[in-house]
Amino acid sequence: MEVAALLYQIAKILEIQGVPFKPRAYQRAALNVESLAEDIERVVAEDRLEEIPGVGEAIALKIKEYLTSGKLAYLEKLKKEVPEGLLALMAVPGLGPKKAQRLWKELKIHSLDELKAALAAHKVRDHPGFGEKSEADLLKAVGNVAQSQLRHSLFEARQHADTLAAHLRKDAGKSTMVFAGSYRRGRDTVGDLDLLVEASTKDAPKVIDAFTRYPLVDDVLEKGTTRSRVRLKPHLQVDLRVVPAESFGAAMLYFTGSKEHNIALRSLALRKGYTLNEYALSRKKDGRRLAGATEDEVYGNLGLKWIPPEIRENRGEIELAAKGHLPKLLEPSDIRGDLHTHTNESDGAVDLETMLNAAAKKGYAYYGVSDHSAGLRITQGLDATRYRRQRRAIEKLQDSFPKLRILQGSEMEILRDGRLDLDAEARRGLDYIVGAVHSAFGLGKREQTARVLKAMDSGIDILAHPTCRRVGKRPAIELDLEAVADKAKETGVLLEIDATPDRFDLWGEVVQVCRERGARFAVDSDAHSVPELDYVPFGVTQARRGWLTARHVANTQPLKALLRDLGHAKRA
DNA sequence: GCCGTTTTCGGCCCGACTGTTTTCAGTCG
Ligand SMILES: Nc1nc2c(ncn2[C@H]2C[C@H](O)[C@@H](COP(=O)(O)OP(=O)(O)OP(=O)(O)O)O2)c(=O)[nH]1
Ligand SMILES: [Mg+2]
Ligand SMILES: [Mg+2]
Ligand SMILES: [Zn+2]
Repeated sequence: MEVAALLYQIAKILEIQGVPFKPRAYQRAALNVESLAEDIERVVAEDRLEEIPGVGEAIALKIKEYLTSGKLAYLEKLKKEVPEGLLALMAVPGLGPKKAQRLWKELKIHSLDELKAALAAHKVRDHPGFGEKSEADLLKAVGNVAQSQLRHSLFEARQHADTLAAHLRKDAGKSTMVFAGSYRRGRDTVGDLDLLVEASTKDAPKVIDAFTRYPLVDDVLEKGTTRSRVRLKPHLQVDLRVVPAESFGAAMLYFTGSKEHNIALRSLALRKGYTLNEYALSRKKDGRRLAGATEDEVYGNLGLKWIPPEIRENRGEIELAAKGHLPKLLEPSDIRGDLHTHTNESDGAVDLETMLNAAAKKGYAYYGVSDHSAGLRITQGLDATRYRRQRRAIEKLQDSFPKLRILQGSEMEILRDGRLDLDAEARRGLDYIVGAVHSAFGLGKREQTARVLKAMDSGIDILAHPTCRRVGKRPAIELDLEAVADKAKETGVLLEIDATPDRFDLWGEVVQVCRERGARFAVDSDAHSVPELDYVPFGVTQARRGWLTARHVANTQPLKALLRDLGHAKRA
């Protein structure tokens, strides 16, 4: 287990046990260990553990114990105090640490099945502190535990967001609304939708009524005067918050999060003699309002530059914003071309010319077509002969696109043993090569990593969708990403941020790790049709979550500079 | 358990909603 995971586990157990303050201390240490650029072993060796924010004497000792012995007595002890069955109970929405523990101790309910049985026998209803409504709510919740924990793809969430917003505009006549939460922060998946609507206190009930009237609402979990929570038909939870205009900025901050970012901001406010909530930043001594209408104003009064939502995770962004040293994050307009696209030569929907017309409209300076190689049979991948034929077609088409340089690539199979699909001569005939794993996903970590590293040493230019995960469908392959990032730095192979929403591969968190190890990146659509070319900005969002600037991303460069990053096969 | 634009000890984010409660604890955001 990683050290960070170990610390998170301690935090969680202490939280369940109701221990005050320590959970936050472990949480903070875990977050900072997790976002450490260097190897923790090295930090230990150089006795610099306590330089990590949130790590003091006690946690440093525990990290050392774990790294030297592979075990941590403290965690072993804690784990014994919190059995698995209790954690299962707490996964039921509505059951927190207190109630779960009471069911466990007082009613001897030790599993979800036992909870179902106890509910059926009305034992819970008749227990002090519980009642009719608790029984009914738990009965509903206990059947949906797995679904309520599912995270949703960005696409699914976005469709619901759009139709819900349209409904509210019509039914409540409101126009200022923002989907906040993890959605606004650009996470690759979202646990729920968090919708913020601006309305006067007088109008708030109208908005909330319209919200709960939304036809897709399956269950109203909560309905008050400023807030409501519902569950939609395909088990997506939506949280609504309504605030007046003068608080909209403070509320955006609150509702966008992350929770850790919020807590850090509020702590900073306290240290400066202020207090921050979702209504305003105010002076502590006399309650005088300082800011609240806009985010910028709240950050400003805290002595901070405005922080982009994508990096609001309390991973050092607040300290940088205080010094005015935030990175200038990648923007969609920085992208000068797409390097991973398909046509109907392999598994794309339309021909190259159609794709090129769309790319030209985007104002791209270059466009890479990277149809699959023959090894991926189900896509009718190309062999050397067909790539040569495609090249001649490109040469003809190029005249019709004077401002758009067409590059011929190949999404080339990385075979099980790490060799590439086409021979060296065929590879030299291409402008660039996108290496990709589409087979033997089940290899163990050592073998899988060796396979990918070997390919990276064999003249590929971009490593496509490095982890091969499909959100909600297929887990990531077992890959030592740190080793891959180190290899990327050594060879100049670019790591891809594949912007297709069920891939997002790499995604923000791992982009961050790879960037810190010195890798560079390419943000590509992996489009198989014209509309999919529009995916690129989603990839940019993942890049921003990894703190990338334009200089980390090869396809922000003008053509000439880009070409120096491609063509490893020709130089080999 | 950590830490310092007031502190090396005293504080640690802050609020909405609900059920069961006779005054607020628990859960969630
Ligand atoms: N100050 C404060 N804000 C919180 C707390 N919990 C949640 N929030 C804020 C920040 C969150 O981003 C926002 C929405 O809460 P969610 O539970 O929906 O989390 P979020 O959207 O970040 O992640 P998700 O993908 O939904 O799991 O509410 C808290 O304990 N304190
Ligand atoms: Mg959320
Ligand atoms: Mg939420
Ligand atoms: Zn592809």
